[in-house]
Amino acid sequence: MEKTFNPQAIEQELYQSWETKGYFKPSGQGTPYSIMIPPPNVTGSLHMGHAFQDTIMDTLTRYKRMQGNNTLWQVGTDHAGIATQMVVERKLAAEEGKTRHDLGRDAFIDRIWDWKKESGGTITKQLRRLGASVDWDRERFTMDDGLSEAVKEVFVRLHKEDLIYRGKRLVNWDPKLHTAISDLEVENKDKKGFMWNFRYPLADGVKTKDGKDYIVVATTRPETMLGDTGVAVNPEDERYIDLIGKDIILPIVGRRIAIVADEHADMEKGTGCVKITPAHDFNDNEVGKRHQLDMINIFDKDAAILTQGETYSFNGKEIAFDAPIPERFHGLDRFAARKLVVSEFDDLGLLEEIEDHSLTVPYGDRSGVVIEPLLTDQWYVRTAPLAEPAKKAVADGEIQFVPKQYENMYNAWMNDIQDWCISRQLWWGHRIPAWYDNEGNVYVGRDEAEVRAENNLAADLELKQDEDVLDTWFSSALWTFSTQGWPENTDDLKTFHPSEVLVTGFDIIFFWVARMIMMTMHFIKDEDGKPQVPFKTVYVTGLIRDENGDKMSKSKGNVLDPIDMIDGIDLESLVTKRTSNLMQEKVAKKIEKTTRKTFEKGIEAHGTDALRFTLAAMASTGRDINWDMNRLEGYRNFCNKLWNASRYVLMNTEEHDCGFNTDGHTPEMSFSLADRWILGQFQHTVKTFSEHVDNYRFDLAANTAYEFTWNQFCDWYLELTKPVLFKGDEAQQRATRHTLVTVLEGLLRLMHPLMPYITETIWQSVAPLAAIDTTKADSIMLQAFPEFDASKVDELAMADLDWVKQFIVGIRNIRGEMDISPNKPLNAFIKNAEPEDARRLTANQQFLQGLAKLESINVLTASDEAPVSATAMVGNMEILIPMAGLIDVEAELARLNKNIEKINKDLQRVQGKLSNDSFVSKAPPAVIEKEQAKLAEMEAALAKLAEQKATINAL
RNA sequence: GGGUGGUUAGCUCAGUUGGGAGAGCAUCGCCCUUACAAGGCGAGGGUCACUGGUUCGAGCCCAGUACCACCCA
Repeated sequence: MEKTFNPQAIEQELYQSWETKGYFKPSGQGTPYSIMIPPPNVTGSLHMGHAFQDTIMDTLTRYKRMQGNNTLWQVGTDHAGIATQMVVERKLAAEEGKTRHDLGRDAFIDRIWDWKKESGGTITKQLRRLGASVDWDRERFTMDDGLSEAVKEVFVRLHKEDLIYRGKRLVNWDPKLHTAISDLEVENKDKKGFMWNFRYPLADGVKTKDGKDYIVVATTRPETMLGDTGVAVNPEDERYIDLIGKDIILPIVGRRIAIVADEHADMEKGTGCVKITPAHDFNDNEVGKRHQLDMINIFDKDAAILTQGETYSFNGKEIAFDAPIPERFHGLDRFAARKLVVSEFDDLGLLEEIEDHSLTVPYGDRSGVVIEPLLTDQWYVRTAPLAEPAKKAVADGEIQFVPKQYENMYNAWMNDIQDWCISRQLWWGHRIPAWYDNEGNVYVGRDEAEVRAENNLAADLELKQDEDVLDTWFSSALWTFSTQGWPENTDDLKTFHPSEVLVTGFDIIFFWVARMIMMTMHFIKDEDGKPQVPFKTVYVTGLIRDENGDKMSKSKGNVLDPIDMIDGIDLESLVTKRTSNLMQEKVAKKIEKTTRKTFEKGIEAHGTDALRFTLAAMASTGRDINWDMNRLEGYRNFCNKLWNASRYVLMNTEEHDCGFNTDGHTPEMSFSLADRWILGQFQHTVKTFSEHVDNYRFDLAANTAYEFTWNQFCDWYLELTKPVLFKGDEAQQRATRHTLVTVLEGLLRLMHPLMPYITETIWQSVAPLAAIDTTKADSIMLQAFPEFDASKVDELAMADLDWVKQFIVGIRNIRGEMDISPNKPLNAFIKNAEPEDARRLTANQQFLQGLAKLESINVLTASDEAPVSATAMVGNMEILIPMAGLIDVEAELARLNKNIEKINKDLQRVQGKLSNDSFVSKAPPAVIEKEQAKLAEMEAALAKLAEQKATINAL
């Protein structure tokens, strides 16, 4: 073995061997256990969040596989409609100067498939680097034939059940991408802006109570006034009560509009009068419906002003009335139109005031432009009926959120769920299975032939398929069952559905988790007709942020690539990577500067296992996880520690008799205290570790493994084997070798789910020593996960070794604080040894002398005169190290005083407690006894320390 | 405006039904000891955000305040 752990040398080869041998496939035996991967974008690349979640999924999968389950981790990708289309459009523009319209729909889609072929491998390669034990033969893609079939089937069935409908409604329109987006894809940002107060002249000579011939409306969007069809006042507002039902002449366009009474108008806010633009504001749209106000659309698809308003009645039916827009506005962008409207109001003397105002502005999360509410024809899923069973499943505990608090988030959203706009004006995605005749009638079916047959349409009737595609999340919502072959009732579906746990970030609980629950429960039923949940547990991870707690994003230039954590990257490459494809030169400069500062020497290679262990160790219940390179480094060191500990074990066991090759006779073995102790300690570790994994506390599981490996196995046990291996007899050596191999082999299996590569590599050398038959299963990943065995816990050995540790630490303490070299052998005297101490002393001479580097240990009888010494205590027993020539008086006095002070502080607190009557009368007896015992112990210790101090003082 | 989460050592974070404040990293001292200097041994470091309450006893339970983050309108 190399002296230092070198992950690069082992990882990829190992993965390939696992994969080609088919070890990731379900075994076909045992209780099924399945996890469906949240499909990443097919043309995307892995970020830290993926690495985090994939680590957890792989850990669970490997853990369950080793426990004998029939384990499937289903892998696949989604087509990421808008994101992918945008990438290809940009590429097309950059390389050929063309738009998708230049190519046409079919040719453009071919280009996307080309791009998918070219870049689609990135993410799967990265998954492999992480060690993901997914069954690649079952890889699925949301746009492949089977899943497209499922999408179509779901659409048609939902439509038949009246759960999908088409309607002209106000949607979030992205004027840059020219598509509707769902409200979840809208990012609301707080902005500073203005509130414009306009005078709207009253018609027919009507005057307000205070004698004005106008009322004042306030707006943050002046340009929409071109489409106003009403003004609302509160029905209880005394100021305007007489004006209800009267009209206003809308300036600039000269249209006559009505004043209506509506609760929406807030008397406290502004003037209490609100202009109503039902075609361009969600609230106004509601008001418009209540008062049957017409709607006038004034924007085209680019959110520029039309030449003529498009007019609709309140219920979305087209109606013909004239809604002219002055020519000077034609084709103006909404923001230019805003300026012009304001200046015209000013010129007309109708601009009353401009106030500063902070407002929330909706932005498209993909395009970054301001979203425009626009009247368009879209397809919707009627969510209310679907939400009921989905809510119930969570309320009844059929689906559990971990951590539990996310249930609130889910419930809050589900209780106020809106219909889901599923159509997108894109080319990349599942084309909506709906056809139109020239009369505008719409027919939904699996294909055109079915549509004709079902509706008795003449063969020569012209039909055109809907141009739009479905929201990517629509297909993702079917993921758990569409990947298993639905709508066929396949064996896979029966075996692996419902899946066990969904591992995902809280940011997509609404986008995906809730919708998946709704869709799955609607379509997948048990044999007795009971709806099946898609998964029993939703494990919600935190979001990985950068070292300053900022969200990682390309535009901030603080993104970390998990592969760079594994392989390392030099500073120049990192800077290039972070600053390429940025819109602004200025931003690039800034990113370069901070990158150079944060990663002065680039990033070192740490290996997959260290990365995985770090991610697991950070997986606590919090919502944010700040990435910390120092921790990654710490866990790389941990890998190295494990590596070297194994090296020590192998050096001392290979080519030796380890007591395993029994062939009939039992070789003589006499196990040391340390052997018995570490075996018990390991059992505890197995128990705790498994409990933590079962409870999805990967941070605690990782800590447990770390603590045992480093602080018990390496720091104590390996050191304790040295005296035996160097000086013990054959039976003792054999027993210790046996224990070394046993514990290491078990430890490797324990940690394999977290750190697959290093454990497999070492295990390959250790397994033969432990006489494990590897002919059937030549990989650690197919071995059994360690199980807790109470019979291997020797409580006396645990207590005895604890005593040994205290003894050794006592001596080390004196050395440390007195600056005595660890190499200098010391003579120790023992005072006040009780029979139990005496037994332990005799039994463990070798350990004590070896690890505390003692030349001699002499037990003093009561009559013996003790030399002037530095003292350490184990219970009531005192360990004395003679000071002569080693320790100066002042130093030992200082040390004693420090100890006395420390104990005194504790003592006072305990005394206070015990002298408090209400404590003694009300606290449980066990607690009181504990306190009393503590008090006695401290008093005894203090007495001895005082005695020591007196002795030294007397010099 | 409504809601959720957070505030514990210099940094990143654990802290189970309320009963002696923990880890890793960083810092300081000693050591190249025959697995490991990516190491060993030892040490220092905390008003558990603040105020009040419940309790014999509060980092933990309750109420309020401040600040930070996120979600929703």
